[in-house]
Amino acid sequence: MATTALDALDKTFTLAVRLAELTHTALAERGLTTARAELLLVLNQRGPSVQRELSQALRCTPRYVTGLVDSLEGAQLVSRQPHPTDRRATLVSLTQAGKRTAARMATERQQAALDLFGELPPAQVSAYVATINHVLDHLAGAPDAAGPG
Amino acid sequence: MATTALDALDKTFTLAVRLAELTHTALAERGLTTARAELLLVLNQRGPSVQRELSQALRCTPRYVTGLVDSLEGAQLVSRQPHPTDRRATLVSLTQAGKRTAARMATERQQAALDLFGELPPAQVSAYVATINHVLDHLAGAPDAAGPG
DNA sequence: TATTGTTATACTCTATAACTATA
DNA sequence: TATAGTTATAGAGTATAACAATA
Repeated sequence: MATTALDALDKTFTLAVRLAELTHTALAERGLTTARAELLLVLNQRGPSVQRELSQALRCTPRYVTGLVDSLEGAQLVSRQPHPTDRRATLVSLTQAGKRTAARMATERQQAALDLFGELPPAQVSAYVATINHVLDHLAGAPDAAGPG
Repeated sequence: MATTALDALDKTFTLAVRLAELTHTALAERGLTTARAELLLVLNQRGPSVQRELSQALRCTPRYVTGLVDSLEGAQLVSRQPHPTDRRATLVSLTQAGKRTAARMATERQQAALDLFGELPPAQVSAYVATINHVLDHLAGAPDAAGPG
């Protein structure tokens, strides 16, 4: 039914905006932005990385990674070391504080997931994920299908 | 089950990012940004409006509305008229081209909704919307519940 | 000659503050 | 004195281009 499909798209946008606002403020409280937090998470997953790798993982320019690492280094969440074999490259790794921050973000994300979805019957959550997967498949297949919201 | 809740949150973020990217590029192709498109949609819903009203509707500063209206006026999608009774105020309304653009955006949004959700059984779409409503209710109740993603 | 990171520069989005005209 | 809009300015996020050191 047409009305329901439009409802679904509208609600999806509403939730997206709401989640973006909340993550933005939650991160801002500890001096982080989305890009900086993502860099921490990437380092947490991959371990020490060269800046070029980070720019590929975050899909941003190498120049921008320089700025992100500068600010995170200033906050003592990451540190730069010379690359052991390639003297052009810089190795970036989490400090102890950076590891704690990344771990805490992971914990809070888990807690938020439980707060938001934990009360629902597992079948409903599975159906929700299945619906999103369907939408994502559609978007992957026809990458220009989404109109403005 | 814990894993499923986290999956649901992750998928929600993935979809949000994907939809944001797509709307951004779709709007950029016709020289629009999210804020400019929203202004057109607000004018389409409310009819001619004073800039102060627009700044409240878009939750941005009056100064920023000036810039948005400047650019949309430059694109001949909106026009400014003197307010009939309050000579301090400016009335902003859609031009014919602006009306066409707003109408086309509405049509495309409807089409996108059908593309993305139209194939699914109505019951699944309803359950999806119900799930989002549950999450939105939770976010409204405990506005700091979402952790970083 | 190609690659890593950086300095220099610029553009977009958005905000605050000070100001003008009007109420 | 308060309100509507604008000029001036600023800051965050992100990009491109040119350049140095190294491969």
